[in-house]
Amino acid sequence: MKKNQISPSEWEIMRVIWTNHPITSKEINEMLKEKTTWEISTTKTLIGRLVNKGMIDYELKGRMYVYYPTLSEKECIRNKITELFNQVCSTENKVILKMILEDIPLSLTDIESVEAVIEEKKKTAPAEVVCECVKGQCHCSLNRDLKSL
Amino acid sequence: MKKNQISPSEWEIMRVIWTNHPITSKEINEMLKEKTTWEISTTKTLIGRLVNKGMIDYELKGRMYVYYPTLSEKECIRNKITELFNQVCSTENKVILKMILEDIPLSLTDIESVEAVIEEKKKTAPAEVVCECVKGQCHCSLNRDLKSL
DNA sequence: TATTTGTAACTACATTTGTAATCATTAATT
DNA sequence: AATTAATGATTACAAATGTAGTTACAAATA
Repeated sequence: MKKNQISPSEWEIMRVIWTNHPITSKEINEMLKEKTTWEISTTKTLIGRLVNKGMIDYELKGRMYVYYPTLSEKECIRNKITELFNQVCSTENKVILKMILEDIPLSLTDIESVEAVIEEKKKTAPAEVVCECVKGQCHCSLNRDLKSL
Repeated sequence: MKKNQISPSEWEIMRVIWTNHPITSKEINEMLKEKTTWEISTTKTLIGRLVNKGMIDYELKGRMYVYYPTLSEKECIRNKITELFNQVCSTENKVILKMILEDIPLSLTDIESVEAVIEEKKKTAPAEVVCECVKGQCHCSLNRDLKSL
């Protein structure tokens, strides 16, 4: 049933590791003091689970471990994005995207750099995005089914 | 510890309900046959949990219940989006957005409608998006901390 | 009326997650 | 060398999730 997912609490640890590796468990716990009330043992449990999941690794430095990530933050974010879009009919991609654009703050420079990517994407854009949903999980799958009769 | 979240399995049910409400548990299970191997009792458990969480409601139709959603798919997707972006430093918003643009299929028409939204967003875009991360969870929080010395 | 059947409610149980205490080992200190 | 301190490993336990069986009840039917 497992698919190497990072839980929300684990994600907090990951962020600290991505930003500060190599780093010890104590230091991780220290940094998170501002955001959580975790005991050091909690932090260690989370670290242990991340090691088990292969998300981080460690090496001995002096008498203690320093941890570092095995996957970049970008890769992990990419997984989250995929996951999100997999949960919605792909004909709705644009809806999600617009929602993001509405909700998420972006600076003018950000927007301009995004525009460049869009301009590029236009070049290879298909005329239509096809829905691949199972029948009954989106309206176009229902319509598709009707049409095929 | 609960915050009215929809689990992945529950989400499958939600999609069917959003698309086909009002709908009975049996019909839901039927539609999901194509995607899962769930027994009807599994479907019912999931439905029960969604009722408990207030995500769906039901009414008696004849001798059985028909279910309908209490929150729209859009609202729920919006929550997922918020959740995603909350897990990353807001100065990285553009990175995520670009990644989405790279990974997610969009038709030419989609892109054009997205462009319109972007154009609109430009008008009110701030010069800079500020990071609000806790120290140690992103690089700009580290820098910010140094500068404040 | 007794029986079968369809449906919701309740119960069950393994796994994952959140949270933490305790144990064991090794290094530092007295 | 004995004691103390630091750190990782092990164990613990409640809540959430995935998955499903059993029970209770109402409706249809024999």
